[in-house]
Amino acid sequence: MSILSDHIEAFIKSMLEEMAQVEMQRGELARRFGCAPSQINYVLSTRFTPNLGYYIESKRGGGGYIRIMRIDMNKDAYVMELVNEVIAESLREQQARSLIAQLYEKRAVTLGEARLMMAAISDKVLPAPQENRDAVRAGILKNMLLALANEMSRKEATEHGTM
Amino acid sequence: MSILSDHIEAFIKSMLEEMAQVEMQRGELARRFGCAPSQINYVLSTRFTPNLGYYIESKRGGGGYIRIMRIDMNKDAYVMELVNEVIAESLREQQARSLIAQLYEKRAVTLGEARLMMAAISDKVLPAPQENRDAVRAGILKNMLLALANEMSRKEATEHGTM
DNA sequence: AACATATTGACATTCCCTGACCAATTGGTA
DNA sequence: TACCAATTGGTCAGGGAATGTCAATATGTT
Repeated sequence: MSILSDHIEAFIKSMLEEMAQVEMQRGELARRFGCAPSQINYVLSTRFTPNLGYYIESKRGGGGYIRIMRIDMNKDAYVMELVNEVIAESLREQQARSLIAQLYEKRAVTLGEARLMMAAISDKVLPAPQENRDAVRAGILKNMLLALANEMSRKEATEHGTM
Repeated sequence: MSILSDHIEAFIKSMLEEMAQVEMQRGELARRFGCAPSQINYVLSTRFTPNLGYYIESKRGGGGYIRIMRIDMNKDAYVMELVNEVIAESLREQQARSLIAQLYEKRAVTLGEARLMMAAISDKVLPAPQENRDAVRAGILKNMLLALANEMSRKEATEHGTM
């Protein structure tokens, strides 16, 4: 049930684990996955954005290429940049989830902490406008506790398990 | 007797007896039972609620899915009691804080996790009624990140330090 | 009858993927 | 130099595929 974009993303990230920088041709990658070249752009623009810690250069024409660079920062700096620069006044759930996943991949948070954060920002627990603060908070905390309990109940799973 | 919902419920629960986590597609399940897809949502929202010990995630679009997780009610009895009994529909900030503090003292959560929870439920980040969901979420996440950064920046402090 | 529960269907939202068209770079040729 | 053809990547609108929401309706219970 996994999706083409996930495969492409995983492929690129596996290369980025060995090198901090990967260079390739869009068409070549598209042929490897049997998809339209623009699909590559879609993956890059949704999963390898600057906000997520990647930097991309490219060149057209003969000998053209796409270069994907992983930006490594120390954890404190990364977190502070997220707080100060990346997270705007408004943040949609999917963006938030990607950010948290990145924090986890960079080992800036533990699995348990990432789960808590996911739980706290889920649309499920956020208020219809008229609800009062206390009700909202109860929902958030319940959701966080459940996320944590769920993690504990499968503690024997893979150490660096998926989220 | 209204059978359909009961059948769907039983079907899901039978799967959950073998795995602690089940992933499926809403439309597929609806076809299997010959009902409207939204019927699945009804069953999930009435019979697989957090209070009953279930945690649900989902994703839309191509490759979308619904993931239903069962929480081990025995192992996590304390957490479930909190969710079901202690935390009412409404919870004021001070009550929430002492609850989290207790979790930490019982070593049910790490210091980092407790900080995150405190951050998520703080009055500071909860909405004035008219703000929209995204803005609320941004505030929550920022606050959690700050709590985390603050914890990291004094990593050398006492192991079981004060909150 | 009145109330609670169940079910449907229309519509909204989100994510994925493609194809047509556009832009830039290179190399060749007059 | 001027121009053209070939070769790359970029962008965007649109359609398809999946879940979410909600009001209306049907069904069951007391």
